[in-house]
Amino acid sequence: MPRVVKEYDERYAEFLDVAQRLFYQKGYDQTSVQDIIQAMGVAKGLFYHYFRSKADLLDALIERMADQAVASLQPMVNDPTLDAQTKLHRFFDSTQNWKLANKAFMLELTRVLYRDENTLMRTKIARAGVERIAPLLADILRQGVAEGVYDVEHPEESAPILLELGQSLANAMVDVLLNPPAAETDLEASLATLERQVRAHERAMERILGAPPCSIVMMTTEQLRAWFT
Amino acid sequence: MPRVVKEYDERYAEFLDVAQRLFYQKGYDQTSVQDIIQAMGVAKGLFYHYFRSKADLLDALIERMADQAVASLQPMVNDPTLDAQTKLHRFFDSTQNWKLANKAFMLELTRVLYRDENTLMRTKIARAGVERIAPLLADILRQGVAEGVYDVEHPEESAPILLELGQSLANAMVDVLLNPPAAETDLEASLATLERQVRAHERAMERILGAPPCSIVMMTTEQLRAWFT
DNA sequence: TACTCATTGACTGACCGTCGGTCAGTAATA
DNA sequence: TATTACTGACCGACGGTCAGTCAATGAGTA
Repeated sequence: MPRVVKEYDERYAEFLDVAQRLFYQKGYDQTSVQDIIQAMGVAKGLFYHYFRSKADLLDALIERMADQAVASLQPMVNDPTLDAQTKLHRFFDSTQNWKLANKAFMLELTRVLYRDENTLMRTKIARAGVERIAPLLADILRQGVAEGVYDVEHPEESAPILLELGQSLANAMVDVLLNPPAAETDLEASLATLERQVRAHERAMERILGAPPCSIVMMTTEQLRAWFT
Repeated sequence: MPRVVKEYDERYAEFLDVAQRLFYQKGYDQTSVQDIIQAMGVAKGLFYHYFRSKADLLDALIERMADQAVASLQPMVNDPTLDAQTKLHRFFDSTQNWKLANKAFMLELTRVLYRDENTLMRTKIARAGVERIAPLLADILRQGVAEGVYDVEHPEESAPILLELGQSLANAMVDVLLNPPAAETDLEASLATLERQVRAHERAMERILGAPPCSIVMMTTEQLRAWFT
């Protein structure tokens, strides 16, 4: 194998890029170190020159993903011209619409991530998401309390609760999405159940925030049905 | 190796018993099929005569654990002499006290289960717990609505939300429990944060239930501090 | 300025132990 | 005799190790 020398940072990023692509395609467990170095055209030892273990690479990758997520939300949260309710609404709506716009990719990714063997990667992503995004959400909550539209005693501690509520709803969606009922009538029944779950989550969130009923829309009926067409 | 023939059910239960003991001691990934058959004094092939894979054994084991958990809660939930508030209080208090009574074992088990390599097992246990126990909790919620002490629009869909809220609090506890601050002052700070998290979860739960503030106690200050002495 | 030469660190690839899983065959039971 | 609980040698793949290669860098010297 020809020897190609690169700078540390460039090589490091290359490992993360290739690993991310392969992990998204095949999952963490199903991607061997052999697969990664083969895709890069380098030798095994080089991998362990940059990472102490395969798990170490996963941690580094998720750290980078979390950084990117925070960076994409930060401007909106800091925008002084928006009120808290608008920010919270965008919080849900923009990510929801982005996912729907990339529906095919998201479905494929979900199918991979929700396999048993990828539980570690899925859990790490979820946890990093909550940990890093909670402070941003807490800012929105505090703003809402100051504006008098929310009533939350512990914004800092309530933010992660709300985010986990959101992930709980996402999990319920994925359950149906990955095991779609065969018959038409069964699908309608599942959609009705899902709709009730969405509403239950919305009511829960409103009450935690001290916001009036039906003031929060995490997902519209149209957005929900759009996933199943 | 001497050949010992047993009946199917007996051997099957023996596999589950030995696997549970080893998984609790060393974790799922760190327990090899070799470890299990060695502890039983049987050959490799026998394992695959009873289970299609190692993952299959884990599923069977967790199924059995969930059955036992439901069976231990069922009588209390069905007791017609108890009101809903009493049932919900026992729901938390009895499990909390049982865990504290078996503190040493629970700490050891937690240290194992919360290792990265055991994420699959931990997640499966949590998920099976929510799925199987949610119907029981939903019964309590419906009873509470009938008694006029709770105000929940969707009891069936709210039950899993409350259970996940409980697990979210448990995770926060474990975070501190497994990474105890070195200095005395740091520990006090962590305990204060933890206390706020407990209160935030209690307030969230009360509001979801439509119950008055401070009517729910998931964990007393004494119970919380008891974990750190 | 041109030439050494030691040091650094990116890089190679053969090798290792362990793992989950297979399968052809054996012995006990009904 | 048919069934089935059971054995154990064997397999390929995996994560990880390590002794050694080689290109670039820069300080010391003529």
